[in-house]
Amino acid sequence: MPTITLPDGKNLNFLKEATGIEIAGKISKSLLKQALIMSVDGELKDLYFPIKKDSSVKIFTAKDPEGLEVIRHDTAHIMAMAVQELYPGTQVTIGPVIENGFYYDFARKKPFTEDDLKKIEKRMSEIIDKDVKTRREVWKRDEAISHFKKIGEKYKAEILESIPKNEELTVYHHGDTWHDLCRGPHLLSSGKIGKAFKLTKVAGAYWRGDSKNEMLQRIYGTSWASQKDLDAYLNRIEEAEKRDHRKLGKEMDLFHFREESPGSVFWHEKGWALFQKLINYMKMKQDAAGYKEINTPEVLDRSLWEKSGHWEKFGSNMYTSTTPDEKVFAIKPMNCPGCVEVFNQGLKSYKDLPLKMSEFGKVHRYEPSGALHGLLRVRAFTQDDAHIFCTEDQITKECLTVTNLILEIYKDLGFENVILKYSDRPELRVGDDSVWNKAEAALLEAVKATKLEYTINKGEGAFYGPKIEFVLRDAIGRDWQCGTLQVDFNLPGRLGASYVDKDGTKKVPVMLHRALFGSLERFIGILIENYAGKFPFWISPLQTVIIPISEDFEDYAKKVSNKIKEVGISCLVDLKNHNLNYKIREHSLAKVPILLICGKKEVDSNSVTIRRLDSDKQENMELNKFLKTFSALNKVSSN
RNA sequence: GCCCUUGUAGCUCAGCUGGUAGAGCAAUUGAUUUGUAAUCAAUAGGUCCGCGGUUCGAAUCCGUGCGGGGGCACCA
Repeated sequence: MPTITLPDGKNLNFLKEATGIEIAGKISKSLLKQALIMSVDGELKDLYFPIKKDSSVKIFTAKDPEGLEVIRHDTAHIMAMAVQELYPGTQVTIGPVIENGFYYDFARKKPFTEDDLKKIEKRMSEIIDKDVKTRREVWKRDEAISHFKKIGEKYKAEILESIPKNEELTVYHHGDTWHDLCRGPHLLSSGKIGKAFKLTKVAGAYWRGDSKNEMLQRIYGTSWASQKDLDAYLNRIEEAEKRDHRKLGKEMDLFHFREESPGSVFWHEKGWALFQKLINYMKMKQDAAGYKEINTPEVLDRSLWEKSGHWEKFGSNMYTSTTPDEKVFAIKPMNCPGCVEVFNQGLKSYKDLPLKMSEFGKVHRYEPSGALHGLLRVRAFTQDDAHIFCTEDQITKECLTVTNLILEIYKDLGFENVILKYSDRPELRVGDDSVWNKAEAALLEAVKATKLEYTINKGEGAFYGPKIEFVLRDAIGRDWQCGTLQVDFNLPGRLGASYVDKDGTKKVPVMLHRALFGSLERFIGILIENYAGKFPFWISPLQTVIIPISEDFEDYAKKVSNKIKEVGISCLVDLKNHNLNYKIREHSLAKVPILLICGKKEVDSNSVTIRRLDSDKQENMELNKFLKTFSALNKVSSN
């Protein structure tokens, strides 16, 4: 006689046992129709699961995240079923739900093509129309293994062998012809999935995510509660594509890439202007925060990299060069060793600490070709790097100071949402465990002191120390990893850095590595996507364009332009033989924030007529007032 | 690096089953002198990514290399 407690506190009584179907039916007809899955005392179960004891039960529909997740999971199963029907001999492996959809990895000699996706979609649709029933079975381990081996599913058998012995093994049947080893739960029948799904892409993926293993064929799909949701999702993707920095970079004439140097940026005038603005801004912030800017060589002798440990731990990513006299140099992949060499010049006292040295260093890393991605992943980039030499006691405070600076600059650039990722010791590392213990504890303390949301990433630290990464969330909710702060107890010692302490003895300083934008290249890519190319006035690479109404007003336009440039605002006079409408369209598409129209009216009143990007309002302003207003706006973070 | 996919004018793209290339925009020139998102006309512009092969003949088919895109792995 189980009593079922519903979320609203109501109780339902059943004679023998209750299923979700019966419970939903007692609540309402419409719920029975919409019910997809239920939770019994917090645990998700199939709707036909018999409840024998008193429990609290919640029924989920497609409106709940739980319901949507099951829809996606079932879509993945039906896809696998369709694939195995269409392509006999294909083995199934795993098929999880992911953000916005699902994938399923298959083992098949002949890879799937985009055309196959349409055929698979069609077959899925047919299976959904047939509304085949789902059935759950509990299997014995040995039977399951030998069964899957027998039917040629060697990956499933391998998965089975890795499942802990005490775990119950379940197999789900969809109709009479197809089944899969699966934890479940699942929908009652394939018809419950609906038709709001789409297979989106094919890709290779390594078995168990390990590049030493064979490559499987992965099919990605997305699945939603309604066609409307699916359309909205596809629309969101399209909107994100419009912001693609590679596309906008080309359209806005900011930079380009070419075959001769994959992964290295050719900056055009406007892109470089943007780059310089960010650097100047950062210099201003760092000067105020007590950093000393230095610069070190890009090419350094192999012996230094051997001493620093980079040669051994990072060598496969380094560009090297052999000179005509057979000396081996490496192009720096990091700025730190050079910075330590600067620290080592002259005797340092404890009074000099913490010593903050910044460097806008250009580094080169030979990234795998498949990793390259526009400005976001390049082989040559400029770091807004700095190294802070300090004592162990100063670590936590310095980490906090760095964090505050980071949050300030992110805010100035329009990013308010920041989360932290803390990473501890990796397998491949230098230094004793006792040293790592100290470094990790100090950094974690700083993380906690920020009071920001953070995640812990086991084993993902740098080879020389633990690190924090700063992740910012952009205008359309995507996360980007930018800044980093790393504690290093190793490098200063390796490169012989020391300071004289109060008691007159020499001690090895601790070194903090930090970069706030991370890579200027990458950060600009993120800025472009965040603003969809429509930068705030102060960082816009071309801030104003003057459009004279006709040739008669060229002189006035040039005069205005000179005055604008004098106050440090970039300005272009468009003297081309095109009409006003044409020029407004062209410069609006180029995302110039301010267009200034000059004709008879403006000459007579010594003024300009302003047209702001994305507004068709006309705003007349006396020239001197314009200069005053906009040079104020041109100051950092005034927008 | 691995799997799939892709590479035609400055840009966006067309070119069916092989017969040495086309459009729009941009550019140049001329006309027009324009008051808030494309004025008209003419002209010029291409080793069809590179290298091999098949063929009487290759942008098109095959092989290979390089680059781009989507994933996987990598991201110290």
